[in-house]
Amino acid sequence: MLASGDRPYAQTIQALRDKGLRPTRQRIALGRLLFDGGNRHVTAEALHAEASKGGVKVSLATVYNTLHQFTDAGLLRQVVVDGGCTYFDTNLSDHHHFYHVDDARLEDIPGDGIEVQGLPQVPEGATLERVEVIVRVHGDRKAG
Amino acid sequence: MLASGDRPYAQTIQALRDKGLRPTRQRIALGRLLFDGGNRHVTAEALHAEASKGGVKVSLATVYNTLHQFTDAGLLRQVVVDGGCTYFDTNLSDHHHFYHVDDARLEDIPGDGIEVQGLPQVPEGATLERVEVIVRVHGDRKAG
DNA sequence: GTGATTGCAAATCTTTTGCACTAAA
DNA sequence: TTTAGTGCAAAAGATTTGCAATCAC
Repeated sequence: MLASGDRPYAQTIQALRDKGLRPTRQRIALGRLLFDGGNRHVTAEALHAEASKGGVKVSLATVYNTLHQFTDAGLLRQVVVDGGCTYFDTNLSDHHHFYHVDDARLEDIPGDGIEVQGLPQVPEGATLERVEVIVRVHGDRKAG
Repeated sequence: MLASGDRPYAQTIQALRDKGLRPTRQRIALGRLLFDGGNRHVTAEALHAEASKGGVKVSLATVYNTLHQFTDAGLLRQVVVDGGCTYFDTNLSDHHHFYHVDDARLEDIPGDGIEVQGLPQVPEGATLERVEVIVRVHGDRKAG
């Protein structure tokens, strides 16, 4: 984990350094938004809005850059469920997702009980990278 | 199926009419490209290129419109595997996909042997729409 | 200081849209 | 004719890039 409540910056800064990322004001702030608290699924747009709302001055371009740097550094995972916008997931463990079509929201499928049976061999010459299961659902949790 | 080799237009035209789509030159041509022959996965860009190469004059905007109309009519299915471009699949049966990351190519997983075990209940108030399994692979079939 | 990082605005890419023109019924 | 469909070019939305200004070391 990057940081927890009581040691505000120290852990975040260390985690960034460990990944070879210079701990700038922007990276620290975004890192804390992303990694303090539970697992999150964010878009660049949403994280930028959240940062702005929280008084963090950071440009959208930097949010994009930072999300990709974090992804390259192995701090985030990219999830594709919806053409037209990219989601970043702070949960790096092997897991799958519900995708709420109506509100374009991504949710971790709890537990790792999912198992895909009957997978054929990957095509010749190809190497398995990852199996993604996306359970598309509609209608909100607060019913509608 | 929309059309097969020997009755060039008749079946395509009929299929379009059945779906309430006026059988225009463009729709017929795109329909034949899509549905004559086996299952296909196309992007708007790629289908437009293919049409142009084949001497069919059709604008990219019309290709987009047509793909969506075909999808709404239940002749195509949309598949999301890659932000930044939309794939349309002519295979309407219940099936899943290999996604070749390196060449951004989609491939049907043959057979319907895949089964997802251990799916949790969908969140309260939500309704299951579809379970998508995407097997991401890299390295081409012709190895490399 | 020096090089990495940021911000801005412009560029890019995919997709959609408005509207005059064309074609199907 | 009458209405749906098409093409073009412009608009829109997400993301990226170039470059001067700024910050971490």
